[in-house]
Amino acid sequence: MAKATTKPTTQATTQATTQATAQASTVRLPRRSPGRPSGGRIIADRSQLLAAAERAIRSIGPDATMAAIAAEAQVTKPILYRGVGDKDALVGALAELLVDRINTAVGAAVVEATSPSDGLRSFVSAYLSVIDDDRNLYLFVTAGGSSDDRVGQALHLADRSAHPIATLLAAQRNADGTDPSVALTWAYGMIGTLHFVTLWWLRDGTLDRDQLTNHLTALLWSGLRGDTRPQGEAS
Amino acid sequence: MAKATTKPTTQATTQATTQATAQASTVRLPRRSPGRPSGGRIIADRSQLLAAAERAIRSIGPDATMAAIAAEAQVTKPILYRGVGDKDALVGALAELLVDRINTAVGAAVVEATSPSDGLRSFVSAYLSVIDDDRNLYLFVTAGGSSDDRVGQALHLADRSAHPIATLLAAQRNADGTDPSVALTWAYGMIGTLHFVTLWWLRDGTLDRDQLTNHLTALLWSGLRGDTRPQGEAS
DNA sequence: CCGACAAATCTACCCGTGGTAACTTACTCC
DNA sequence: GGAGTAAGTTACCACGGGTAGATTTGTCGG
Repeated sequence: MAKATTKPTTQATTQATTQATAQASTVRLPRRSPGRPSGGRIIADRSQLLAAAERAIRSIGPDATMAAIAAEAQVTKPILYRGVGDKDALVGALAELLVDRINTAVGAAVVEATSPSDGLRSFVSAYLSVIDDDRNLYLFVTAGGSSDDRVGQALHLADRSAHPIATLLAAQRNADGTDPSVALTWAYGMIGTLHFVTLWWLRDGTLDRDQLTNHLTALLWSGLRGDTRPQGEAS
Repeated sequence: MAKATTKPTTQATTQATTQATAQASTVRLPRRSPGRPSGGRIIADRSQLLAAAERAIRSIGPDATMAAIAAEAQVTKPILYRGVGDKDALVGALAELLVDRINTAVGAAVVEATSPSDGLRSFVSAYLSVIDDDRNLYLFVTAGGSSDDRVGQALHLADRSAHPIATLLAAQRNADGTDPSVALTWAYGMIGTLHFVTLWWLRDGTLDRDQLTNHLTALLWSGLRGDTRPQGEAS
């Protein structure tokens, strides 16, 4: 099957699988018989399903199937599909969750920075830290799409973080008197940089995280303080 | 099915589908009967298969299936699988092809540049031009993987272009006396920038190509002439 | 108190896709 | 002429996303 899978790096927060024997298709639940359940509706709100999805992905890897996720949630597939939409919707929801997590970490790290460049370094460091802990989730979100809308899949995470970044960037450039129209493009560019470098690092991991942080910080730093237009014309 | 598909932008070089009625699974070939063919081996060398794959992808879209590609090549699936390996190998081969194409275009554009920054602009412009023409192929290569090795899939193109770029970059930084150890990281970063911005542009296409070229050139320009280490420490 | 309808769930299935085993035919060499 | 081999095609498998239909329980009117 997969290849990356577990490899317990730091493994924060949510502990691994409850138990659930997530054997994909051959679901082995308490085997409730079909039909309307005895005690009211089943207890599966969206948040629980998402948490279960995260648990499953964390333990199985980015190739976790919908069936496996349902099993981890102690629920059958139709319930899962009723709770979150299809797989794309699930990816979207998890992307949201991951972006929130990154934002939190990044925000916390940045406020206690002493200088702008130090702030950027904290940003990068916090970002890498979250990804390193949630690597399977990260891979699921960035490459887990089911088939069509290939473009949208790859951009799920990016879309959710590009606009805030672009806003910041535009504000800063407005203040500097430099052309702010590049903001959105540059935001996607920055995210692309982080994403690709991170992927490469997750796979080949030749640098340690400190080195990587330094390199990335240097690159983004010099990129961000871009001195307006290099050659001659504007947008 | 897909969503992006054709949209004939400029459509260079290879003309569209021969005809082939590429109906995916229900193959409708001249219906050669099974068994060893009458006149020697079948004529399907790797390069022809790759060309057929490109044709199929170009006309069907990035969701072209192996069966459809085989049909376009006037060949049955096992022949296709014998010629190229599995789908990952096909993606790899096409990635190589696309990288060559980009390199050619980029090289041609860059030599007639008058200044470094103009060279960079030519680089970006040529890159975008190739992608714009071969968008389906590009999407197939960057997101067409079959399932496992999600990381490798996304990096297929990147791996094939990062090292050359890194070499150039390291040489230049050595000449400048700036730290060359960042080269590989920065190379992946640049590619990530190009990739993500391109994806975003292919999907949302709000800027015209000239604007996008300007923005990207400005970003890469300021990023590349990075003044070594911004804060204090080295790698 | 009973029967019909509605609600909620699970099972079993469908479909498409990557990949291959098994069957079929033609050639070749003794 | 027949056994063995080379070359291809068909039919199939496995598996993952997604859903229709069977199945049971609760509810409400008569």
